Amino acid sequence: MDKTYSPQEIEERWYKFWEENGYFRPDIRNQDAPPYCIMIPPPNVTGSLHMGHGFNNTIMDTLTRYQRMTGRPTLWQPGTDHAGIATQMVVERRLEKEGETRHTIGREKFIERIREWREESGGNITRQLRRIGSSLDWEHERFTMDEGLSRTVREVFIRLYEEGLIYRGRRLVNWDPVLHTAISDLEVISEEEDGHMWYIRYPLANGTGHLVVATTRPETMLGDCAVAVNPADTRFRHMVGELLELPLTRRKIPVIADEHVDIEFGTGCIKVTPAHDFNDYAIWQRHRDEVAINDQAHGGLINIFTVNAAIRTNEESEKDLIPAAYVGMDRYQARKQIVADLKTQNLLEQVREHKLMVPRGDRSGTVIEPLLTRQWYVRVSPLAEPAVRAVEDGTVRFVPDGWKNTYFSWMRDIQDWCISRQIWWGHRIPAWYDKAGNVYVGHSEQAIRNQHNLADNHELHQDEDVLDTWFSSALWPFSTLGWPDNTERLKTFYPTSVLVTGFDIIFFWVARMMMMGLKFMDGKPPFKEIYIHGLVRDSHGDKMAKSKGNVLDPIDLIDGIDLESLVQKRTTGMMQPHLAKKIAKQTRQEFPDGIQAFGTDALRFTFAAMASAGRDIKFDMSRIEGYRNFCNKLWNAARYVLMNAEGPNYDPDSQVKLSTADQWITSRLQETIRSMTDAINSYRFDHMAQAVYDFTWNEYCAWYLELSKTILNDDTADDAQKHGTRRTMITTLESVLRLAHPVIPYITEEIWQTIAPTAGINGDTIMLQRYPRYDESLINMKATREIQWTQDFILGVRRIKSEMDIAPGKAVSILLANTSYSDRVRLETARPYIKFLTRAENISIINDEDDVPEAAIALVGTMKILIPLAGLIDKDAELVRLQKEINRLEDQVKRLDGKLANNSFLTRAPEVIVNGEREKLANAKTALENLNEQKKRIEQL
RNA sequence: GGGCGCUUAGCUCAGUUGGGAGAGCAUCGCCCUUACAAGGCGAGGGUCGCAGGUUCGAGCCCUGCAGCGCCCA
Repeated sequence: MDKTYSPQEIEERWYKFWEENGYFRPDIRNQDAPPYCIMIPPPNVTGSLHMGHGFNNTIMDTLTRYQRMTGRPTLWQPGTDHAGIATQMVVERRLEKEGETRHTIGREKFIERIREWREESGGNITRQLRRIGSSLDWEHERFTMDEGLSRTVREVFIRLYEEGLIYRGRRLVNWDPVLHTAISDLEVISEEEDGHMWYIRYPLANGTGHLVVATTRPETMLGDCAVAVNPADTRFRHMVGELLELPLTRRKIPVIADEHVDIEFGTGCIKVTPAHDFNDYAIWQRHRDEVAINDQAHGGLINIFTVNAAIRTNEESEKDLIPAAYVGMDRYQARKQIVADLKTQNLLEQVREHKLMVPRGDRSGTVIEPLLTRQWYVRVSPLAEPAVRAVEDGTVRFVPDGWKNTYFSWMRDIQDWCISRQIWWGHRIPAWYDKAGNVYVGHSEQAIRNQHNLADNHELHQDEDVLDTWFSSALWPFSTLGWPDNTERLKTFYPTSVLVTGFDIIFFWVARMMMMGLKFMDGKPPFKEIYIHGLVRDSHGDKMAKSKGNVLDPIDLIDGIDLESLVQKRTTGMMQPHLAKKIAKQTRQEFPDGIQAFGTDALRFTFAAMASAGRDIKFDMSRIEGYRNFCNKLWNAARYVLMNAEGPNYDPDSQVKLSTADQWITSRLQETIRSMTDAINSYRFDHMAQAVYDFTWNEYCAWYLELSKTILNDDTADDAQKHGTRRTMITTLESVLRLAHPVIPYITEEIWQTIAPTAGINGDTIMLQRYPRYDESLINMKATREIQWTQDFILGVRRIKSEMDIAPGKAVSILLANTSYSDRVRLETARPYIKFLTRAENISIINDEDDVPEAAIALVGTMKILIPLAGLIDKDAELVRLQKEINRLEDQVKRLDGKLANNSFLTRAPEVIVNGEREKLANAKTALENLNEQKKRIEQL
């Protein structure tokens, strides 16, 4: 093995090996073990891997590798999502550079261009998933636009339509005026922004005065159908039923009474624009039967915008419903003009600065307009009900449990889901229309003709729209397994075991998969557990964003990147190029030497270690550095083991004699196995990482391997002892590799391949070895206590040496006083270890301390370790050291004394606790006595 | 406005059914000791956000308050 661990030399080699040998394929030979399955949340087919993916996939791979090693038939299903709007936007941007638009080249050509783009960039994300070690079953990779999945989408659409759960309706939707499509509530991000509140006078038609309405969107007044006041509002109650003259138009609109009007807000009078505001639409629905509303154009539901959110032209029958002066103006231009005109006519009472919630499309960033359109909807409440019940009754479990409340609160007041999108990239809605306005839903035009006996000359045209991407994603847990065919994979792996995802996706995806799974899989949910993890943020807790210049690319952490390339990467392709300078500066400051190549395993270990139950995962470079060091530690431990275990001296079948250290580390290994298994079964990857880190570094390397040197270098030790040490050293390491493999697959495979033959294990890969199992018979408390005693002894000596400024390598003599029988017994087994690790010349038991005039002291229980320092002792230093310890003990004695003097403690606390405290007190008192004695002695020097 | 979460060492975080707080990183000494300087040995550092309550005993349970954050309206 090389002296230094270099991840880049091993990783790609092993991944190839695994994939080529089909190790990712589920092994269904073991019929007794329950199958295990995770569905990847399909990333955007043309996207690239970000830290969130890295984190999420590390967790899934860890689970998958672990379960596979327990012998269960294990499937981690890979695939990608067509990401309708996002992908279409990218391709449209590329077309733009060629001076084209999707409309100039037409639908067919455009789809072709998208497919080309997918060919070009589509392998990117899956390549990156491979880089981070994901053991996905690539042979069955799926894509939401594959024919198989498209068939599932159509099938589901048709069945829901036939059941009346999909319908077409005309209502207000969130309209994106840039992308020209409806989007769902979830794709609208409302944030507070600075704006204005305009106070506008609406004169009474009878000339007796006016009402003032306050609005943040004055341009919408062109579509007003009423002004509403609260019926309880004494200021305006008498005006209900009066007519107002709608400024800038020649229309008259009524004052109506509606209880939902907030008396306190604004002026207490609100303009009602039902075709452009969700709340107003609701008001209109309550009043549309009133004559004064009904008499208005379009029954009061007056649309004023085009799909670009510009003021539309009038239809012939409408005459001048929309004032000609504004026709064709963009919404903001119209706003400016209207405000100016109102001012001119002295109808603008005032303008105030106002903070308001502005809805923006999450893709386009433009302000969303509520717009009246005809769309396809899923009737959600009949689907939501079983989805809620499955979580309530525990069929499906959230981890951590608290997230179910988020799920419930959303599911219980869920709106019908608008599933049609006015874009071209996606599953085309399987609905056809004829000239008579009939709607036919079916698999294809031909199928519909057959089914409905339509003649070939009966003209049909397919709906132009496509389905929301989440519609097909919702079917992912069963579409990927072959539904509607009843395949082996479907039977074996549905319902899947767990969904692993971030909390931001509960509404988008979890809820929808639940509804569709329960609906189409005979009431069986898509997964049994839902593990919700936090979101990866930068070291300050800020969201990683291109515009902030704080994005880390997981691949850069693996391969490393020089500063210039990093700066380049962070400052190109920016939406706001003016930020480039600042970001470049910030990057140079934060990464003066670029980023080192830490390797995949270090990155994965970091993700695992950070996967605590919190919401934010702050990614700090110092963490990954620390875990890279851990990998290096493991690497070097393996080198040491190989150096000592190989060669003619070692024979796995030879007679062995196990030392206390051997028994101890084996016992500790069992406890580690148990901690790790418990941790992963409860989704505590942080605990899992902690357990393997602590065992490997602080017990196996720091103590066991050091202790092993005693025996391996001891000429008087017999072969059986040496064999015992070698075997334990190797088997423990081999177990650690298997324990850690799910988290750090590459380094463990690399070392395992070298070490397995030495350990007498046959196997092609660590991936398919059994995960270590806890063996209670190997727990050895006696050995544990003995080693604990040995460690305390050695630590005591080291402390004296360090604090007395004695070079660690300098030989010392050790005297032991006040020894008990068990101290003397333990010393006999521990003596070689202690001599070796403390560089002790000799260790002798004395009966009379008075013969040791100048010595430093350490305590192991009641036993005193004395190190004579004739002429070397720094009297003051030793006194300071003693006093510190005395103070600490005095505090402890005081506290325990008080506690044990408390009668209610003695009577009410459990006996074990009371006895424990008594013992502590006794120990502290003895120690205190010893130290005080020593202090006196030193003072007399 | 409604709901949820967080507050523990300089930083990032653990802390099991309540029995006087831990880790990693950082800091400070001393060591290139034959697996590892990406290392070894040792040390310092916390009124567990604040105020009450329950309890023999509270970082942990209850109430209130403050600060920060997220979601929904």
